[in-house]
Amino acid sequence: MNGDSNNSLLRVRLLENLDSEAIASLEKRSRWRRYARDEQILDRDSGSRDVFLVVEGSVEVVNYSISGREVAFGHVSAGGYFGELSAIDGGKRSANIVAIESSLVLIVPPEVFTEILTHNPPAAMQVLRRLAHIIRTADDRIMDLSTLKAVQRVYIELMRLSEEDEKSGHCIIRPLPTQRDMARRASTSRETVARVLGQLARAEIVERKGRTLHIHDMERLTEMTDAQDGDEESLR
Amino acid sequence: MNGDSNNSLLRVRLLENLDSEAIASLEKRSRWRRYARDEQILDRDSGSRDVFLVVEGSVEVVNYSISGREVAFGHVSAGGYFGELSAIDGGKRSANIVAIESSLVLIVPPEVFTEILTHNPPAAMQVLRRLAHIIRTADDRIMDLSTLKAVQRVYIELMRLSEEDEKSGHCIIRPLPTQRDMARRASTSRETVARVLGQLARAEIVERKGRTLHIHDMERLTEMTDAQDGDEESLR
DNA sequence: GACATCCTGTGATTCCCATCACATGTATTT
DNA sequence: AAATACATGTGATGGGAATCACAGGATGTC
Repeated sequence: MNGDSNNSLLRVRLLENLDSEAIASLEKRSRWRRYARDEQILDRDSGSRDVFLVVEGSVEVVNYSISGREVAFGHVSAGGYFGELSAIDGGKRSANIVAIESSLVLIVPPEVFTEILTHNPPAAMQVLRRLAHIIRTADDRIMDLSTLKAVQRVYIELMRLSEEDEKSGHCIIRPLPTQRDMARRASTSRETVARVLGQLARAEIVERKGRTLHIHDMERLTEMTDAQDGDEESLR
Repeated sequence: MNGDSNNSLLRVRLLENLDSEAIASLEKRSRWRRYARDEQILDRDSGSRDVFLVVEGSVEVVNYSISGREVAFGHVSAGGYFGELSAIDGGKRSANIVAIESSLVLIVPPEVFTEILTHNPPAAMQVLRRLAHIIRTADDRIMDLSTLKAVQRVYIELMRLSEEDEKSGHCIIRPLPTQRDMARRASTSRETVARVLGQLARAEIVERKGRTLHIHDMERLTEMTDAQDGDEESLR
């Protein structure tokens, strides 16, 4: 497992500034583990403080309310890592982590992680930048939740998911997540997502073809997102 | 301004692990500035990257939606700092900062800040802990916004503001912020805050005496916060 | 290829709470 | 002390969207 995994560890962003010697030492003091699809990796409020480097696969960050409602916080794919918060401040885990496909992770003990941070300023800066990015995203989301209607949050989610298609040059979402997943991110109900999608399709702003959604009129979508409440967008 | 300010710089958490020599050098490369009450210190989306150390006074972090609605993100008082995000990742400012009282700040250029981080692992760890804390708070807030009703968010805000009174040993909020301020934090309307406060007072859970609010039945408040929707709390 | 499971579209209904609208109160200012 | 500017309490109203309820589609699995 060693030679090869060491190689793939190079691709983990946390370690991009470490020499292979440091990486080898890190690996020796950590342990490998594979998680199956849908397997829970971390429980909210649990006390462990390890940092998880995702070498293969990808995981989802989710939380549940007392009433059972799910809220999606993001996902981490190969090359990323999670679990830093507890390693940094010693607090409990702030979210649940679930593997969304079979995933291989390197579990790094907190002491090893903080040692890396204190001995490698570039690595520390890397983590700082990552946390800064998380904060910016979270703040934006708080703004959206505080000032936008559910429908507009779905628009935003669509824009967030969209990307340029290489060949056609048009905006698409592929693969289109399930409505349930989008609802989790936009903090609304699955039904609302369905209705929005239907409405946008009828207005020919988007078009669904199998598991990909084509966004024909991105501009219109943007307008509708920052439209004031009173704005009577004739969608019919 | 020097001898004394240097002294008060010691109280800024970012610098708690620096020797006085390093602090003196930092101060030399930074500049002091005083802001009046209600003066805007930073504009969202502006391009500066300085870090602001609050030595005296306190500031508020706030954002506005396109529709003009205000959302409060927190405040920073003497000993704290703000503006790190842009210094760390080079991005634009993520929020507006307003002095809520006359405040004295040391404005540290981004290069000086990052130099501190890279040369002083403890300082870097300090910032990491701070960012981790911000993320936890933000995530909690996203959960609240996604899963709770406006009324419950006001309860939470009250609990967040409350503290033990030294003498009586009871929970109080002093000084009680204006309803408008609480609404900004709970992301609801001022009227809703007023109604909640009235309702809680009638149920004798809280009592208002001038600018302090006494919370008589904190336990009840907690219950009501995680009560499922269907829960018919007889409040009359 | 049949069954179970999950996803999707759409109505009907209910209810939360933002908004509008005033009537007082309380501070600050001059 | 008058005046102006905010802060607070409460009713009435309307709209948004969560929830409930099904009827197909899709997919996967044995």
